[in-house]
Amino acid sequence: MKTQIQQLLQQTLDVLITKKILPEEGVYRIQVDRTKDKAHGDLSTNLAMMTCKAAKKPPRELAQLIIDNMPASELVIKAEIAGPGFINIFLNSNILAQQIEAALLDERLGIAKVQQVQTIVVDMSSPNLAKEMHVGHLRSSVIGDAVTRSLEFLGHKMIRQNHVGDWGTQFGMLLAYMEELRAQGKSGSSNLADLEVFYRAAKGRFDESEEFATRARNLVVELQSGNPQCLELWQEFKDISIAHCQEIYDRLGVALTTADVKGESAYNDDLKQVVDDLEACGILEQSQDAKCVFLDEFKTKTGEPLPVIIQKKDGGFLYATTDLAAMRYRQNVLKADRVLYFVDARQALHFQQVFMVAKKAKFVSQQISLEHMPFGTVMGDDGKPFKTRSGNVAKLADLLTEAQQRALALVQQKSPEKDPQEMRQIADLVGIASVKYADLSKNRTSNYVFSFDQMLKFEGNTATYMLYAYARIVSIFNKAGLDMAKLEGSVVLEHEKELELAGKLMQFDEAVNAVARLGNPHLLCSYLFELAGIFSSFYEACPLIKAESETQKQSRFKLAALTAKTLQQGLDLLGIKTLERM
RNA sequence: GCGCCCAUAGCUCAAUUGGAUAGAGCAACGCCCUUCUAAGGCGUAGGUUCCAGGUUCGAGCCCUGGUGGGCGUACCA
Repeated sequence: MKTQIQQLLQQTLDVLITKKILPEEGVYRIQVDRTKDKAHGDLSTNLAMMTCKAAKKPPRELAQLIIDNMPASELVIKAEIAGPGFINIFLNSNILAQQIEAALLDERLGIAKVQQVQTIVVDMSSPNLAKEMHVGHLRSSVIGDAVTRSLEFLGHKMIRQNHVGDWGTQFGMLLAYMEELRAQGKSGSSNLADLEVFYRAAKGRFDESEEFATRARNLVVELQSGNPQCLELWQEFKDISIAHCQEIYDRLGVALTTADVKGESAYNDDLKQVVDDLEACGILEQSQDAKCVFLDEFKTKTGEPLPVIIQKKDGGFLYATTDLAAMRYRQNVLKADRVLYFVDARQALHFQQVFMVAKKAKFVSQQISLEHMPFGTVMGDDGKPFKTRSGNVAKLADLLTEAQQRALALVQQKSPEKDPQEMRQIADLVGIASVKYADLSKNRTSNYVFSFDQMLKFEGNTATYMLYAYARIVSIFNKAGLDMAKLEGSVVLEHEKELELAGKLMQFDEAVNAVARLGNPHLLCSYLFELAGIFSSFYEACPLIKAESETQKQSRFKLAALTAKTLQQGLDLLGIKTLERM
């Protein structure tokens, strides 16, 4: 709808240019907004105010010219001038009804695929394999997943890359500790069951013993230079850790598989080459015994240089090196047009730097779009980064379990008549959905407070509310004995609430496109929440089963059907499953 | 020191990236279940958008200067 009106306005501009009312050389951006107030019509444009300077006419006068020269269209019932020069557009509700029908018949609910398919690489989740996944990995996984699903739905070719940390100093630590245990005659593998405990024990040894620390560092060198024994042990760690991660992804419903794992170690063979190539193009400098790139853009005001360290003085490589190698791989092998990095906002400077280095060194083309999609920190009630009561970093697995347990308690309280197995099923889904939705519904870039009480609320912009809205519609269909796929008659929009619901339904594609463009799933959450709210309000005001006539009944059920499908599709894009009953 | 981000109702968050009267949900108060799932709906109240200037038809959003907080800033990622 919006894009069609935009096209209409573009045609109008062309007419005005031909009539020399507007100068030809101007660049005109056509902005069409949803109105907040019904009295302002359905859509409004500020076109007259934006172009009045170029036209050298008062905005209201120009607005009248725009209206007069607008080609006739069945979409528009009337257009009127308001305020300082807004043009308010009132849409034809018959067209709206037709669009509802069309969307209902379409698997994609009327959302078009993009004309220009891009190959988009998504760097997401990327946990450190030496530890268990914790709350910090939630956002990257969940937000990355939702944005990827949305882009995929729009027809882009998506390649997920789980850039796991599997090559750093921590692994030397683990290897050294494992060796120590084996030397003491203790079997190593049984101690791997709880990776977190193992990691903490190893870290403890690392911190308390200089001798141990040295051994750990040496083992990293051994590992990286290909010592078979080290490699074997390392592989063992990795396999266990990846299996842990996969369990979490499966529980979360995040569409990542072991095939998407492309860890830091995968770029090992190219790291030396990265250094050599930077050297060859003359931007690598020796500074304090390390090899660095200095970028003019990142000099401090006082002129102090800010380095991007590529190789440490001991010869070791850093994550900047690995990221550069990964960028080349993503462009040259994966053929990426865009690369999206769902990584903590605290790494913003790092990404600015490596993106620039990559372009300066011509590792990647100027066209490729490298985008850091930063997200804020998950906070506790105290306003500090989220920790458990004991002060440890919260393990993601435990968090999910707690959410499911709390959800179970609520289900038992709310619908005690259900059998225990169904309760469990509902609770498991609601628990996971609540955690994910709480994360997705907040603005990506800001920090947010993690609160079970908040996310498991039935009221407000929560997963439960959304799931309930869907389940309720399904239930109405069951009660009425109607099939969503077999509705007769045509949609007629009469009641104010019917019009409102229909209008909202047709905004689904704007929401999905906004998520894809900006990488902000909360825009889709807000949309679905508003949709569910409007539906509830419609449901209250417009009887479905007890409609006045059969035609009205069919029409209203069609609206309900499209609402259910939209909720389901929307939640699916967010990576959240729906329930038929709750 | 320098850089980046943030500050919106008592609380948790929005505001279509410069649009019209700043919106939701909690919490508070008042209604609506013998009638389609009340995990719902309707309504009331709640604001100097941290402060001070500036840009323009129009600023929560952009610019300048403050205040308060978070983060980053040479060999972790």
